[in-house]
Order: sequence, then structure tokens, then C-alpha cells
Amino acid sequence: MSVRVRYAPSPTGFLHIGNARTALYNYLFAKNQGGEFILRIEDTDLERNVEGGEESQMNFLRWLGIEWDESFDVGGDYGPYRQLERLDIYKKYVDELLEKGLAYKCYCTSEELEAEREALSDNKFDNIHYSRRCMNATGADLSELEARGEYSVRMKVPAGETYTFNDIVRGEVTFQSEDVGDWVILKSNGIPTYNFACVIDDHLMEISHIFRGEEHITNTPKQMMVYRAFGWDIPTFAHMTLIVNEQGKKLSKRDKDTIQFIEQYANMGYLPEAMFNFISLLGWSPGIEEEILDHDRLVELFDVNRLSKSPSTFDKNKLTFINERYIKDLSTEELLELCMPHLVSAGILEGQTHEWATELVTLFHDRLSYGAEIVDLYDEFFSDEMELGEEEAAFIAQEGVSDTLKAFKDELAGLDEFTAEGIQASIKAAGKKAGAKGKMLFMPCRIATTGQMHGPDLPKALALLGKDTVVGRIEKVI
RNA sequence: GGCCCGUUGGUGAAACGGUUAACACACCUGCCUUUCACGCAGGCAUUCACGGGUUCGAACCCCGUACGGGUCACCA
Repeated sequence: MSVRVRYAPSPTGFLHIGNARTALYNYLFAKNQGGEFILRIEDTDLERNVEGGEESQMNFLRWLGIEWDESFDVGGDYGPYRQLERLDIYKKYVDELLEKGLAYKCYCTSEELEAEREALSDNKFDNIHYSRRCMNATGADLSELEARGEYSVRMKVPAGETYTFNDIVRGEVTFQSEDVGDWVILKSNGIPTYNFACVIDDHLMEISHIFRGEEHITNTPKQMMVYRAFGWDIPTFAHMTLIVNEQGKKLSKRDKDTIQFIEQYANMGYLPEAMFNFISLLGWSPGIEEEILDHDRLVELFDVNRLSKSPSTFDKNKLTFINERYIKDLSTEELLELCMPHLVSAGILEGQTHEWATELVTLFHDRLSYGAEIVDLYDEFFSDEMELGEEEAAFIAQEGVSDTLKAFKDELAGLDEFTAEGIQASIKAAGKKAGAKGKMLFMPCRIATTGQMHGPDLPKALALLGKDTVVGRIEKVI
């Protein structure tokens, strides 16, 4: 049997880390197995669909490097690929269930259902808060209900059924039908619910494996009863662990501490290859020592037996590390391209040459974590007010340091051309003149000109900073 | 509350009953470069939530406890 998997987002929001992980694992599995990866849009929630949601999902999937084999934009033999375009298909299957007596019409209003839930939830030993009133109604009672006209269709959950499936991640998982209430398959607006449409589509599109988030695990018995009602084969499920934040809570879209949308990372100057790599590690491990793995390598290594069982924590540190690694591999031109939009919007490039910009990004190449950070690094380095920290001030206060600085300043002031080579020579000459060397020579020069004990290559940095600024800073410190 | 699930170092995360519990990040040390960083070489868990059990042998199997999470919608 050929492998066919799908990523089925609802256009209710932009591409989120969790969505991306789901898409990525389905994709990696398909590519690893030589199967097809399908993109289907689950747009059955009219209220929550947002403008641009679908587009964002697709744009940023592509940005990450995830391409699909079938969907409404690239074609395929199993369309339509948007659920709202498949309403007549669902209708047919709902009618079939109704005819077979496996589903029934429910006329209850949402207020009635709510009140019912309220009342029934007092029973602590029951998790079904639904009375089956419409299923059991007869005679005058039934006529009265039917007179309301508007109805939804509910699945008649069979009694005494056991739903067991062998989950790739969790192993054997079992649910009892007693724990599932009669759920709605067709909403009163004529649109099917997720759990129903999903099954019809997965079957019709011949989906073989379903990788999805753990929050769907309790949906599985519901979906299984639909497969059974029609006598269809059930695909293989893999419920991936939740991605949690540093507090151990499920990554919620309302979570302020963690940046969760792929678009935001793209805008901040994270590299798609790095994001692809990082996300692949969220709930899966490659089984080898390296963690920096490119697209082809991940496709090659992806093995469902290595999917993690415990929740994976979104480790911001790790993301930074991985992105830094990919940035290090960039050429100067690529690095400049990555930083350019941020430099431009911060106004840093005004009146500067292309060479200057190139030297600037090269200077920070090794310590840049993401594109936009170039602005922070620049600001920190070039800002007018330079304040010394405690440690720096203490270093400067040491015996003999001011002589070194004076000598350094004089050397610099006498420089015709303010180049890295000239500055390098000035440091050397100042050291000789003041009798300072090693750390006692370099540190004062660094601190007096940059305000910090750490930083990029000093001569190059100072050349970029410019003579006036550098000399001015030294004078101020002296 | 019912039903599902998880619990390994400061952090992320391996190990699928059998040596001193991988690896990575962070941190520390050394080397290197007359500074810093980068890079390289090392160091860092009296131990796998807790209590029982099974076994010659358990982080890995079973039972219980605690803690954490998911889910119980005409949302997906």
C-alpha cells in the first residue's frame, strides 16, 4: 500500500510552530517512504476562518521548504481540496448514516444543550453530558421537535463498543463507547463537523497515515466509529506529543512569552533551513549524534520509531544555537541579504556605502543569532552614550591604564588613514610607549572605545566606528 | 470529576532488561590568537519523581502514590 499523508490546516490562523511541526512530520514521513504529501484545507468553521489564513499557511510552509504533491493549487486526482467545496459529498454520507439508523436528527437549541450539560455535569462519575432527548422522542413530543425545522445530525454512538488502535507513538490505546457522547456530525448550517469531514476526506483521499497532535487522541474513537459505520479501513495514527513552553504548558496562541508564528521568525531574520531543522527536533530525535541536519539528511533519517512519547519543550536556546550555526555557513553576500532589510528599516545604512555595510555584517558574522539582531549589535556598539559596567570600570581604574590610553589616543590621532591595519599598529605602538602588553594593553583599548570587555575584532570594529568617535570616546574615558 | 497520557543533569534530549546513564545547549577549565570572540581539547548527574513487586540483573516490565499535561463544543 502506498503512503499518502496529509497536512490539513484550518485557515483560522497563521502558520504556527505546532502546525509547522505537524506538516513537517507528515512531509518527512512521505518523502522518506516515497509517498505523497497532500495539503487539504479544513475550512468548515465559518466563524473562525480568517482572511489571509490559508495564504499564510501555504506561504510559510513553502518558505520552510515544505512542498506538497497535491492540493487545489497544484492539482491532484482527489479534489476538491477545500472542505467547503465538498459539501455535497458529506451530505451523501450523512444521509446514508441517517437511513441506516446510525445517526439521527437533533432539534435541540444551543441554550437547551447548555442547560442540559450544566445539569448533567453534576454527576461526577459520568463524562457524557447529553440526554439523547431527540433520539428517544416519540409521538407528540417528536412532532413538536420536528416542527422546529432546524436540526443538526448526531452520530448514534453504539453501546458496548471498544475502540482500540495501535498508535505509532503511544502503542495500543483503547477507548470505550460509553465514554463518548452522541456527537454532532452535521451542524445545523449544513456543514459537517471536523471529526466527520476529516474521516470522509481521509478515506476518499486514500490517506494511509495520520500524524497529528496529541490533542486529537480523544477524537480518534469518534473517527473510528465513522470508519466502522461505513466499513472502511482505518489508517495508521501517530499522535505526536504536545509542544510545551518553558512552564510546561501547551503552547497556546495566547502565550506571550514564546514567539509562535513562523512568519514572525521569518521577519526576524531566522533562516528557513534552521527553522526546518529546529522544528524537526520537536518531538523526534535523529538517533545519531549530530543535530545540525539539512533537508535531505532529515528525509533520509526520519524514522517514526524515534518519535518521542513525552512532551517536547520549545527550547529557545536551542533555536538560537541552530540558527547561529546556519548563519555561520552563510557567504558574505547571503549574510548581507539577510541583514539588509533590518539595517534599512533601522536607518543605519543612510549615507553609507555598500562596502561599509559589508564590513559591518562581516564584523558581526560570528556572533549574529538572527538577522534583526544586527540592529541591536550595531546600536550597542555605535550608540552615542557609552556607559561602563562595573567590571569594565574597575578594569579601567587600574594603575597605569590611563597612560596606555593617552598613548593610544595620540597614536590614533596621528593616523592619516583610519584603517584596521593602522589601528592595529597604533595599539602596538601605544603598548610599547606605555610599557603595557597582553591583556593590560588590549583590554583598556577595547573598553575605552567600545565600553565592553567582549566584542568583535577590535581594529576592524574601530575602523568602522570612525576616527572622531573613537578618539572622542577615549578622551571621555580618560 | 470521567477518559487518555507523561515524569531521565541547570536546559533540551538518548537509551527500547545487562559495561563507568549517549549527545547537544548553557556553564567552568586549558590551548590558540599579544585582548575578547571563534575554533580545538577537557570538566560537570554518589543516578533516571516516590513506594512496593517481577527478575540472576530495571531508567527501561507490573501495581500503587505524588506531580504535570491533554480531552470531555453545532472549534478544528
